Amino acid sequence: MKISTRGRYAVRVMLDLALHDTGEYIKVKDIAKRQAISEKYLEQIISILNKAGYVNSVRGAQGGYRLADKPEKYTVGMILRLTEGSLSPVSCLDPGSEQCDRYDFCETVFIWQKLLDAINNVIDNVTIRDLVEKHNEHNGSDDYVI
Amino acid sequence: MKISTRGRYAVRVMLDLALHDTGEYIKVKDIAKRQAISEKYLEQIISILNKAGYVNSVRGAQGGYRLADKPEKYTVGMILRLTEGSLSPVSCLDPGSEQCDRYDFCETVFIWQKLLDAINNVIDNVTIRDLVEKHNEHNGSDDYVI
DNA sequence: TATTTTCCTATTGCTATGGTATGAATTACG
DNA sequence: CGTAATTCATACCATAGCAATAGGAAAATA
Repeated sequence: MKISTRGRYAVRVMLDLALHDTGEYIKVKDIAKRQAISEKYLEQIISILNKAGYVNSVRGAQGGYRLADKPEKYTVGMILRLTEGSLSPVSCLDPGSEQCDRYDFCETVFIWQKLLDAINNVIDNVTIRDLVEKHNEHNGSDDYVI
Repeated sequence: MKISTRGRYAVRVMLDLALHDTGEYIKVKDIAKRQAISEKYLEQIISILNKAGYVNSVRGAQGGYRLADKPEKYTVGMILRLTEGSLSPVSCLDPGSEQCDRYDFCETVFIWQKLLDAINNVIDNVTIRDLVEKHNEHNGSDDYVI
């Protein structure tokens, strides 16, 4: 029941981009350094965000990435579902999955459904903006260093 | 974020034992047939339940397993934690894990904490007895066949 | 043209999952 | 007492996903 680094890193990338939004494009190299994540691995992750249109990119020198929309538009749920796939605890609740043979008399599926609802309820109600604010509570809003 | 078959099968085993509790010991072979699970794999799973004292066993001919206590004593959470390990979505929230370097200024850990709380809240509030009742709603309470 | 950066794809080592397989120990029953 | 039935213990194995690493092509800037 672990969320993979892919999903967690993706959230951190989005937050990093939000925190450093000066209008200019931000390099993977800088994000990687700040977040202490392998540069090459981050490339792959941000590429997923890019293809989904969550970030915009510019190639070449002075290129980089920035958020495509405002931080409040992105929920943690969106980002995790994009990078991790469905967050349902059993595959029979995955969207587009075929029903299992036992579905009709399965006594346990309601547990997994409640679990999924509870999970979604948490992650769909936290936005990148919330994370930015959380960050600013702990630090002065301007002196972001790390 | 999937729960493995190990955990799900364990829940089903406990439910199966509850549904067929006649005071006699129930063979793995019978459970496996009813639940359509590999006999040998089921042996391994029930052995975990046995070592934890959730079921009692008798070896030899006419031996088998039965619940050690009443169905309402066993929550789905207990069973999943036993068979799956911690259900926390990130390892830094696992009991006994050492704090990660970023813990102090981690803006995301509160999400994972809320997620864990939500998950626990679901699985700790469903008992095997609830599953039995769920079953009896759908079927007559006596005519359990499958 | 040289440098910087994104973009693309292949490869790799590791671990967990979901089993199978084999056989030993124990018990009931005829 | 012997045999069949059953749990118990352990070893093995195939597959898939994770978490990178690696190498280079394409594009933009200066």
